[in-house]
Amino acid sequence: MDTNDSLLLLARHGVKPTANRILVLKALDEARRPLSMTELEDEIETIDKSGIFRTLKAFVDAHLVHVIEDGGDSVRYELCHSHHDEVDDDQHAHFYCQSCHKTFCLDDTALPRPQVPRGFTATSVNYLIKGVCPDCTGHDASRRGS
Amino acid sequence: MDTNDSLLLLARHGVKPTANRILVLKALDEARRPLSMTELEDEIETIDKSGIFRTLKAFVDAHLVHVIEDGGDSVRYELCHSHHDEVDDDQHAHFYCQSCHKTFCLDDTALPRPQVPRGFTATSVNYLIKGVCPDCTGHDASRRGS
DNA sequence: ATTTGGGTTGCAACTCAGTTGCAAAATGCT
DNA sequence: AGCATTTTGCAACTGAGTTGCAACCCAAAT
Repeated sequence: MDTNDSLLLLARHGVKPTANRILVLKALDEARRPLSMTELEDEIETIDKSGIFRTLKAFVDAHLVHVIEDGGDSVRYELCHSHHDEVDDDQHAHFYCQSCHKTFCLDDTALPRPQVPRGFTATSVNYLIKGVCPDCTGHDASRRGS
Repeated sequence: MDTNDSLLLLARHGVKPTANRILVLKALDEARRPLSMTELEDEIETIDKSGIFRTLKAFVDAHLVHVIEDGGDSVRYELCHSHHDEVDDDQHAHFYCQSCHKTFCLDDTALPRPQVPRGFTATSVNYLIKGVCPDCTGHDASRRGS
């Protein structure tokens, strides 16, 4: 995503494009996996954590990023790939690697339709699988770029 | 669960029965839903939070309680109803009410078997449905014991 | 019954992510 | 340029979770 794409995306969601916001947006895009606030802080050393905090909040409000909860640590933020600008419709499963503590998007794993008992109303689903990712599993078992 | 049951359960899991532990165990049992550390603190005012913390840790180590992550707030602890004393095998879905912020166990909602891409190894699943519970939905719509 | 030792407890202090107030800087509008 | 609004960095605060430590409790040994 180049700067122009960023500007466009921000505009489409009604977020004023500032230097900080473009940086955060690019970081999220380039990571290609959900990042925690702390990970973003490490990634973008030039922005104070309060700035990252407020930027993420603005993004979430504008439906530009999703909040996902992987296990334990903290929540993570990922670029919303929804086609609608107002609704988050690309819910998908996530995989949390207990070894390297990264969180992956499993776009191919269909999200089971929530089945709740009578009386309950479901509005969203969180489907998180924990385990070990290929990189951490396979250092010698399966030969894939280390 | 009376005191005797508590003593037995603790013994079965190799946890020394102390006054605090029996209190925490009973609180968890009586709540019949997963409680957070803070909720337990409120519930059992006679125990310092460090005591509750350490008690919960002991319980988790002994596979006496599960740790579950509902949205946002904090992790919750629920009595493990596994039939084995060493393995946690009663994973089930949970429902988080966004109105009253309680978490319910959906014992009847079958947990979908995790399907992960090649290379990933799944060890556990977290299936959390968010929405509104009957008590918060139905105050006038559906007549069920208020 | 007293001593001894290991586990348990309460307190206070600490950590650390997340959050907020505020004044300075940047931005946009006229 | 002048003014209003927004954004930013800093520093301080918050609150859950965690830990060190000394006091305590209970069981086994004397």
